[in-house]
Amino acid sequence: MNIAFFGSAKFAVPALKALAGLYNVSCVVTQPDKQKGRGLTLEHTAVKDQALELKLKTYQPVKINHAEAIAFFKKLKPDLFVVAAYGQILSQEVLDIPQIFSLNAHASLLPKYRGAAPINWAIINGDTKTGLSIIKMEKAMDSGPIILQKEINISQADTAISLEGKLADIAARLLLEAIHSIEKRNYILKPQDDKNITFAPKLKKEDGQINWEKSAIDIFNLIKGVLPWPGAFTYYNDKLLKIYRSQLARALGRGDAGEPGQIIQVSKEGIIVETGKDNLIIEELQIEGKRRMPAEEFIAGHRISPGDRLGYPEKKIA
RNA sequence: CGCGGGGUGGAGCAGCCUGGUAGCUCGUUAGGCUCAUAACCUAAAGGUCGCAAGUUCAAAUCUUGCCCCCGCAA
Repeated sequence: MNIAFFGSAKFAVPALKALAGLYNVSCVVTQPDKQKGRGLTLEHTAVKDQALELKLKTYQPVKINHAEAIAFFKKLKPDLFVVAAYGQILSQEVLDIPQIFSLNAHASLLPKYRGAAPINWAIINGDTKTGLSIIKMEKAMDSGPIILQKEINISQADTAISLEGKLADIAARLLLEAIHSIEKRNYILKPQDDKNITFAPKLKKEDGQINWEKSAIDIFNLIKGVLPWPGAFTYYNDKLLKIYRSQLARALGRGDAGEPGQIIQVSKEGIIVETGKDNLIIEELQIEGKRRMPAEEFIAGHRISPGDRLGYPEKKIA
């Protein structure tokens, strides 16, 4: 079985590793290296790192659907394309190249959460279960018939990072299972139920901004759901304040608690903030220019006290 | 050369502009208070102020070079 693997993000790494052990992965397709980070140094994707380690051939087209890339793939004469968190949408022409078809591992219970960020949105929305789907790819994004699907529970302690890790491992297992069944021509293509389609669009920076008018539980879920990027953020003294970990508090001192976004108590457990409904304890945070730290340490060095506000910066963009 | 913040006892910070015996909150240790405590009170220990060179009577503080950490942007 001659497989071309398409992936970029960390989510795809376990799958690549698993496939490379059993099949002939003739090419690993991943996003081009980009200037990233401080000083704009050139960095490549998690999948490329893994591919290099496995000594697999890599290919990094800027535009996957261009003639040049298509010619490249045709020469490979692949049996199967396997796509996971790749980052570009494959045209029908590309999808038709492999002898059999193209497979995709998607981190949701399709047709729910089609799109780029299914894991994040499942947590942001406070879902208690999600899953992984292996589908035969069709032109419309994440729309193809389902070959395998596995459901898992989301615990209250799960963040987008921990959940991604779990689902990435499941993706690797289910892909092997799916390919195995394809080899034996023993699989069923189950069309998605069009009535239940929802979407999980790629996160934007602003999706991480905390609206303190919302309920504590919503903010709690947001904080877990937008990791590792963009991260939940607010502003304190005109400085960007990222919140990495929080906990729900039972409502305290309801009467005079204050406005949403106002700090109502500072203690060892953390910074307790009023929200639209109930209170939230900030346990781990990071202020602009500083490293990430527990709230207790932050409190030790900053004069933060009840009544201070979190929210929007005073300064306006000119 | 993308923009910016920072490296000060174990942790987080102030002091630097306007050089002159190193401070705050917390932690640690000992003692006290208390039925009791992670609470409170008292005391103590603990610092080559990132590294190097320079200016100066004198440098955490001014100048130059280097190392390291972080935010934004992507």
